[in-house]
Amino acid sequence: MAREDDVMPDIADVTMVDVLRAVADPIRLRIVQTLADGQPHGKCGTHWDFGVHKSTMTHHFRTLRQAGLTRTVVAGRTHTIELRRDELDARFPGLIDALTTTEVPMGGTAADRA
Amino acid sequence: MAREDDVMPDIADVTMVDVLRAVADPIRLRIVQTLADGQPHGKCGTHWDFGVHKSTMTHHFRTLRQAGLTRTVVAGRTHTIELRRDELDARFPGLIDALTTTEVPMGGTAADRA
DNA sequence: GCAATAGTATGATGGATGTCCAACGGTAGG
DNA sequence: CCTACCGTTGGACATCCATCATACTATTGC
Repeated sequence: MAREDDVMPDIADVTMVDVLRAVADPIRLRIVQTLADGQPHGKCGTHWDFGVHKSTMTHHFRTLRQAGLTRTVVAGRTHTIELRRDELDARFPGLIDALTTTEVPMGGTAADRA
Repeated sequence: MAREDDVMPDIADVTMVDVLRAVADPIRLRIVQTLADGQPHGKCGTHWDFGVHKSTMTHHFRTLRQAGLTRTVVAGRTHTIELRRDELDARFPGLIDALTTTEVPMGGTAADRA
């Protein structure tokens, strides 16, 4: 039976602000960048070591799913999460690419280069 | 004399999360999308009619500037704002393009198409 | 100088948000 | 069945944030 947790919005109802608010968080952006490999990833605490509480991760996963970014697949005791890549690319062309392109480090602050 | 207000961060110190947090707001996203025409726009209340208070617009403009997205040029009594396009494109390739690509309307909600 | 205009500064406020903690609910294995 | 594991739920809490209203500064023009 489909639990309340597994529902996700239709991609057409997702606005750009919804997506941006979802990824405007260090942890959630990292999750999306990791999910960009196309593979499903578990929600297990071993995979995502951000130093936050277990329930905090649940909160972030729910935020991503409600924003239309991810899909959750329940397989017994373990849950896997994956990016809704095709739908997102069709709705917001180039956005996921831009978000998951690894940011240029540039080493240090501007003061260091002055 | 350079007022405190005119300072903006070095582009290298701007993180992706900074940018995303800045545009994760309906009004500020609209501002960025409008600024994407490359032209400088005034901060005057006539140009931006979002139905919010004058000081609220000041808050949004400051947020965008502090996030490294915009540059403010003071010309006497009027201030003009413009997108730091080249720097942003170099630091976050494709991001501004993706943000300013007009979102597909798709008319109505998912329920309407069912 | 004085009034009008453009924009900022400051303070208050209600709502959203990230975090933790404790308790709960399925699932797998003995 | 009972325990361990994976993940969620609900509450509590502190912080951030968007907004407004008022007061203030700076510039232009009479």
